[in-house]
Amino acid sequence: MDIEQKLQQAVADIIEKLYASKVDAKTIQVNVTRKDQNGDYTVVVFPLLKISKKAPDVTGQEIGQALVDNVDEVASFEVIKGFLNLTLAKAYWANILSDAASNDDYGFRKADDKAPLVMIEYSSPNTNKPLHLGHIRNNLLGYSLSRLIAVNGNRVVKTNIVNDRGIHICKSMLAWLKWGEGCTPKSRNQKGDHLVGDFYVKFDKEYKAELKHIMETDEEIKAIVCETEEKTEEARKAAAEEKSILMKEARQMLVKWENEDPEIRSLWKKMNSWVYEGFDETYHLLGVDFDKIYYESNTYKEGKELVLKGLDEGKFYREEDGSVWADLTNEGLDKKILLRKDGTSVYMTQDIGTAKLRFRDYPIDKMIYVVGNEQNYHFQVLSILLDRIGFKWGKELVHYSYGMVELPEGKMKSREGTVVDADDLVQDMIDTAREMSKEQGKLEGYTIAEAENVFRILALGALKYFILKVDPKKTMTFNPKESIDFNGNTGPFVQYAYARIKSVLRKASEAGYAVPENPVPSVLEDKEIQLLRHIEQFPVVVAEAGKVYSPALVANYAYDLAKEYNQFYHDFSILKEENEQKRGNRLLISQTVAKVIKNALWVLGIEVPERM
RNA sequence: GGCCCCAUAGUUCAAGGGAUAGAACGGAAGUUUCCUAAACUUUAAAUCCGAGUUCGAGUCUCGGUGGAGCCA
Repeated sequence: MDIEQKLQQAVADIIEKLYASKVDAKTIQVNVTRKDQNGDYTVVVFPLLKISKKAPDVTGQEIGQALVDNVDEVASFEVIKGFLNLTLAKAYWANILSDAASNDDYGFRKADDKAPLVMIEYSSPNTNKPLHLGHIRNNLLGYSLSRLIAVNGNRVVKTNIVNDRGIHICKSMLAWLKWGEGCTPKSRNQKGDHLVGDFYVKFDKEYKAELKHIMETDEEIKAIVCETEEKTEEARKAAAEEKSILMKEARQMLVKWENEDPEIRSLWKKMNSWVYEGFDETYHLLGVDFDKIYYESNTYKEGKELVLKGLDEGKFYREEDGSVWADLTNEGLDKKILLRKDGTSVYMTQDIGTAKLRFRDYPIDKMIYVVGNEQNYHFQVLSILLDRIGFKWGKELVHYSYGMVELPEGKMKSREGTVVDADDLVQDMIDTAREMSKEQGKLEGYTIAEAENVFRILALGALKYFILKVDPKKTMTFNPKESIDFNGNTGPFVQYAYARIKSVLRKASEAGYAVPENPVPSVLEDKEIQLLRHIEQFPVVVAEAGKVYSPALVANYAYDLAKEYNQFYHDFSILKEENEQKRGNRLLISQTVAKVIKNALWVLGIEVPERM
């Protein structure tokens, strides 16, 4: 039982004794005391006035006195404006410190074999383009979430679904065949995902040129006239699309692919393997990984089967043109297409198939999809469909929805051609870190490899922290320059605080000062207890963050702690302290703060440098 | 047209229905016998509008306004 619950129970008991009225301990409001007030925990007395039938001050006094008398941990109290502020005994804080200091996994709850199994899907790339800034938010959130859920006592399977089939892949293949001249990532000295992405763009460019040409030369199309100019343009474009040879060839290729034409399949495999090599490099750079990867080329047929089975059972219906639909109007939603008139599957169908395979492969208790909020509707529908097909977990699936990432210069949307490439962005960040460090003249005496590793840690720490500190559901603005600043609410600031503590501990060790195993309670000072209050909150924050799936909570916590420590260190000079007991306490607190920072950043997937 | 999300200092972000709405960057003023000045101190500055629920609303409800997204 933690102290909060203990206080709740104690207050409930006191109320029963004083006012002869039973209250549920859980309804007693116990908060961490505001920073600007004296005390550690605060009982809100307003809700209790109906029971005590006395003024707030009087009620607070009575309960406060009883707490001091009956609860060992409560040393003193103070009632201010209806808030009962409790100050805990130094011995209590000394215990907290001892516990935290002796436990390397402080704040984490380990999972055993029987713990719930949670599957997290994230990343979900298309094989026709490289990862971009939006994927970065996705990957970082997914990876951090997996750790957050793991340290809350769950088993986790990280999974990735690769969209490796469909017309878009055929476009890349076609372009490569037509204009690639047999080039490879090696021959072009280019990452495979970028190469394939370039050919996708090439197709689009040629296609647009073709449409323009058709619209300018085709007499039939020129004859189309609608009531407004806009509509005319639209109709002509649609007609031109029908006449496009390029698009026709791409469609033919897709049919060949579905019919498992050996030549097309082998080209598809070759180009996809280039892409995967490129992705792996990016994932490695970002420091994310997966336990199991699914490919839509393997799952779409399963989905089709399930849909057709549902059709037989009357759960779906067929339109006159042969397409298959789900009617969701009684759920307050629309009708949703599941199979096109040519029998090909849509995303929804594939997701149904993927879900089936996953639950066949793992005894999953919970499924979390990390996917952008533009797909909110999709997952609403998926949940209902899975439920309707008869998967009981369908209703409980979690769509971990996050907002778009924008840049200070403006929106990043692929159709405007301002996509920020993930690899380029990370490389820029590393370059910036290197330049800044050189300017500051730091890292002297490091080998090049050691220094480069620090630059990488800093650059990724900056990127990860900046993105993860924001509430996922909100649209956010990523500012690369700000993110890598050593001042402010940034990753490097927190990393730097850690490195400084390490530096202090090294100096202490050089001076022959040992870090004690346990603190001396009697010489704990107010400022130190303030830090211990932060340390005490870490397990609470991690648990709460796990409950609401919020790496942001952990990120902001880490920053607060680092900042608090900086202030602490400025008020006290640890190494110059003459009193051995006080110095011991401070060294132990410093060491523990470093550990808590490290653990918090670990949850976020951020590394810490021992020196920087 | 229907559905969903968002709205807090100049800017980027915080705030489990609780006290005087916190930080950071930027602005203004300062601090160097002590740690890595990549630090610290002080200061000015905000809840989109209007109702409602509540002892108490940035937070919950309803109605506007503005922005983003999805479905046709």
